[in-house]
Amino acid sequence: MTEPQPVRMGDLPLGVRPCSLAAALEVLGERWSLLALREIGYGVHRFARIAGYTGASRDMLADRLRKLEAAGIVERRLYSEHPPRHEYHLTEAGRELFPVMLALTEWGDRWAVDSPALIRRHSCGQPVQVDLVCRHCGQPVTRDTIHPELA
Amino acid sequence: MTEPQPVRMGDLPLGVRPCSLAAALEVLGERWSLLALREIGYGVHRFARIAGYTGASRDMLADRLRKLEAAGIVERRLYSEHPPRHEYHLTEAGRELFPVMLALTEWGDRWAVDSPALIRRHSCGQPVQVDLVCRHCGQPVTRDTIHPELA
DNA sequence: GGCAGTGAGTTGGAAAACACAACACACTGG
DNA sequence: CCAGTGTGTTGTGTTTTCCAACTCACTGCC
Repeated sequence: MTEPQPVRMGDLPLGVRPCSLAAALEVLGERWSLLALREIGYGVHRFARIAGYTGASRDMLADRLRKLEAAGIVERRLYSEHPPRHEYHLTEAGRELFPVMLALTEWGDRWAVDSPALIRRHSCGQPVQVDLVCRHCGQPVTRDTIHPELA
Repeated sequence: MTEPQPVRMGDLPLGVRPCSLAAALEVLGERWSLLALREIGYGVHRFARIAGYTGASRDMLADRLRKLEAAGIVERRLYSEHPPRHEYHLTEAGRELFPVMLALTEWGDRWAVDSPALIRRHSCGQPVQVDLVCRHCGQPVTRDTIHPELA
């Protein structure tokens, strides 16, 4: 039995890391994927409208939606046979992207645009600023308070 | 004076949305960018090692690091003149990507890999599971408790 | 029935991004 | 002098991406 040890990532031997971030980007990292998911999350379920709001071309969007469906992130619901027509909805995996989207959007608000076009107001009435806390102890989670271990 | 009104995003007219998520992806959405930032965040500051851990080819990595520097997300620090050699470090904008990385990694742990290769342990001793709470009221932030408003 | 309009893609060709190997260059150590 | 290292750049194909045009199966209207 080896006690799990904290690891300094930079000390590991070179080589592509087995990494959940890389795995996530494999599915989500292509252009348009996250924008399409943003729209579906906003309640825009039809192909042409998703294309319209994201700016993606039809072929790109069709490709991304196929991949997202194959990855279990969106599901297609048939709303017309002849011709077959689908609505796109988030699965649980898709809904759980909410923290990712929110984090990216908040970062973009702060660092990638002059002034945000949209404000997200929390039900408490204030504009949302998110804090990350540990589910177990309730204390803040920061770069300094988490320590990677090899599984 | 118009009172700001909650918006249903799907009701807005078609057209590419001015959106901080899209703006963030403009900078971060290219392949390798986030993986390079992951490495720099892990304390890997030299070109060849970043390439080795991410799997990016040298030319791609050189391109991404240039763009990330131009976007103010990483800074180069000269550690040798003749020949000029740089270390890559995160700026504040880069460090603030931590919630993004963490959210993506947690999502990947759960939905994109069979079993995570790495565990992140919080200083409380438990594996980290992050909750999102509102900085103002301390209550959870979820899809249902935030409401977009046009600025 | 005829004919325009719509929604959801598919196809084809130009343009851009990417991967890989080779090269350049300024060192360092033997 | 020669091999090796670190950090890129260049050159050459291959793969993606983009955009416009097309198809197909309807729906509405007159």
